[in-house]
Amino acid sequence: MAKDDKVTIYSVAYKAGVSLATVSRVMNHPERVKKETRDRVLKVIDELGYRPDAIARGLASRRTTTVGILVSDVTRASVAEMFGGISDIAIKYKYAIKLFTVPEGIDYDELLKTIISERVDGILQLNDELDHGQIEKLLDICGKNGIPVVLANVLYDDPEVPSVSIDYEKASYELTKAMIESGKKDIYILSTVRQYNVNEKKELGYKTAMEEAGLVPRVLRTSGNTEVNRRHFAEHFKNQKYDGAIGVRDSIAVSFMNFARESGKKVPEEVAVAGFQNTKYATLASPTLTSIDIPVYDIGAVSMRFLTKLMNGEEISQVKVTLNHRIIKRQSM
Amino acid sequence: MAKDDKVTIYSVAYKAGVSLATVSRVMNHPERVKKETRDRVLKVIDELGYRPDAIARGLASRRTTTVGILVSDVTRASVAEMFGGISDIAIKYKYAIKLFTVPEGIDYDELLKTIISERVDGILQLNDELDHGQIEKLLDICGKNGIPVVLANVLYDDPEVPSVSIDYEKASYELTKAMIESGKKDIYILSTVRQYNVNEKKELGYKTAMEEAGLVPRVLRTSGNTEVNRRHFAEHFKNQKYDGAIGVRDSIAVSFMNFARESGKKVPEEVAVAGFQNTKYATLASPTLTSIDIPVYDIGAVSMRFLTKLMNGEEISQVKVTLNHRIIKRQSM
DNA sequence: CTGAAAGCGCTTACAG
DNA sequence: CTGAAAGCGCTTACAG
Repeated sequence: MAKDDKVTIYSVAYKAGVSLATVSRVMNHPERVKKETRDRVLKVIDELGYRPDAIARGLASRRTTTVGILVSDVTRASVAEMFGGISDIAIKYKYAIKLFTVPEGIDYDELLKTIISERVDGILQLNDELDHGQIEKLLDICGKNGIPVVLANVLYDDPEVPSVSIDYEKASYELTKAMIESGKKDIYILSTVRQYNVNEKKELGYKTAMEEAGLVPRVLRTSGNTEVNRRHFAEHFKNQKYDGAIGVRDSIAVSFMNFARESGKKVPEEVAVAGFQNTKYATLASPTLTSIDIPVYDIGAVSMRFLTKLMNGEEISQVKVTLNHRIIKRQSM
Repeated sequence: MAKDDKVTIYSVAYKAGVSLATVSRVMNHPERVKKETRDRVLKVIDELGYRPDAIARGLASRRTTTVGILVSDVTRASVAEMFGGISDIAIKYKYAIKLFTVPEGIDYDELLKTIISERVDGILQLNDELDHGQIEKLLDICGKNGIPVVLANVLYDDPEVPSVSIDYEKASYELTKAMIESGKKDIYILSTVRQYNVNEKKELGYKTAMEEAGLVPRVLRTSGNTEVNRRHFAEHFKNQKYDGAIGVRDSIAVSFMNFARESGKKVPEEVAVAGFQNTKYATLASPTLTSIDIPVYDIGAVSMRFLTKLMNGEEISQVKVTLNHRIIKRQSM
């Protein structure tokens, strides 16, 4: 099959009777080519099924039309959905996606060098698992190499750094307030031992709401692992009063709810429970779990769109984008 | 900062007092370079923080050391975990990952052309959402371009096509048999309306086990959406006997279990329930859900490893790899 | 509007 | 063991 003998810009140029420069122009700056010529070339491109080699194009043009996605824990449920949003926009703007994970204990500096050498046009950093220093390093090296970065679902205070997220503190404040208004008083926040910025904000919003209502805030930091936190709950609440709990993640909230019910408490009558993220865990729980809906798909889509603008050098009106959250009321509160 | 003025193979060669060919050799065939020279070059590489440009290297060497991951629905929980396995092995073998999603209604032929033009060295196709014709097209175009493909968690009967999966039929057979042995008789399989190969295999294994025991197999095809299937269950089981159900996914099983309990049935005493995949849904359910553990991480890791062998032209001992599943017994059965 | 030529940053036979 | 040169498949000033 001669047709499959690798069709390059040369084959197209030859068959269309033009130079390769013209073929290139037809693809990249069609308006600079006379309509007749353009149509002829286009026809040949179509007949041959020609597609420019992305690698060669990347080398010559110094743009790879590829974005790098940096993420620590790919297995988190929210990451998958964020990918959905990112990918949909990436397709729309014809960007390819390169995935970089940051496993525990990886040589982070090496990883950054790899990313640079992979020549992505822009980077999306997902979630909050890197520490401040790591993010700084990322921003620094990308800055030096002229690679724009958007932080997606990362709380990073520097007002100059593009980020897309929601107001977790406010969300937590509102959720806590709603629980207080439903009549609960001994409300815990169930947070994680490992300190994430997001969870700190959630704790903050919770505390404010509790203090405003003259109640004592109580933070219990536990594991994300169901078996571990179950034991932890059993031990801690053996002789503690409680009539409400907010989990910083749905899975923690559900785990707590199971514990409370098995301890003979009625949910929501005796104990109200609520979570964050509005994942499928919330709808599969019984009773169903009230949760803060984080528009994860949108965070992905908006940050990717944001990044395309930065890569094109477009004007940016707002560097910090905050998307709306919603309380999804269900049976547990 | 002159240091950041883009360090290329030229800068290294110049500073080390060798030709760029030697620098290239130090990186790609160090054994062909005299130790002294090699060390000198290595030192300069280190000082300058040089990393070869992946794009240029890809163009010159005709190998991008990049694999493409093709997946339809990134938001599925199992995909995230498979990414974990893939990514860990990819890092180990120094491959970059390019992610290609196949949204509903995309021009599939165009997508394939894009993938080819992106010049990946190999492709991993995840999960079972493409139809037979689409897989064939993929294999065909990759074959013509000399790009190896491994199917991960896809059931595809052609014995020539590399794939890594588990024996879903056997798993389902065993699970059903175990439920029968626990004394249940009116056991349903809760499958999906949309027909996936995997789910067909699960139905098959279930049927065999039921028929062997002289019981009547009953397939109920429903939606993966919790709200929809709940209504469906309520309607269908209004006047049907049942004392057991196997969901083709944990989420369906949990949804059914909630339904059964709210209908006043005791789980597992009156109704046994089990699922597939052993996701977090299973451990968060109350009672906890018996489930078939699919080693999703391993499927990812093994197929990626498999692919590296194919890309290196290594001998393959086995084209179809079947990993082991396990029944994780919990409270629901 | 079009073409010839240089160049993107590497790798790899080919000589020596 | 090392270097000079061609080439990977494109893009992009520069002329005309």
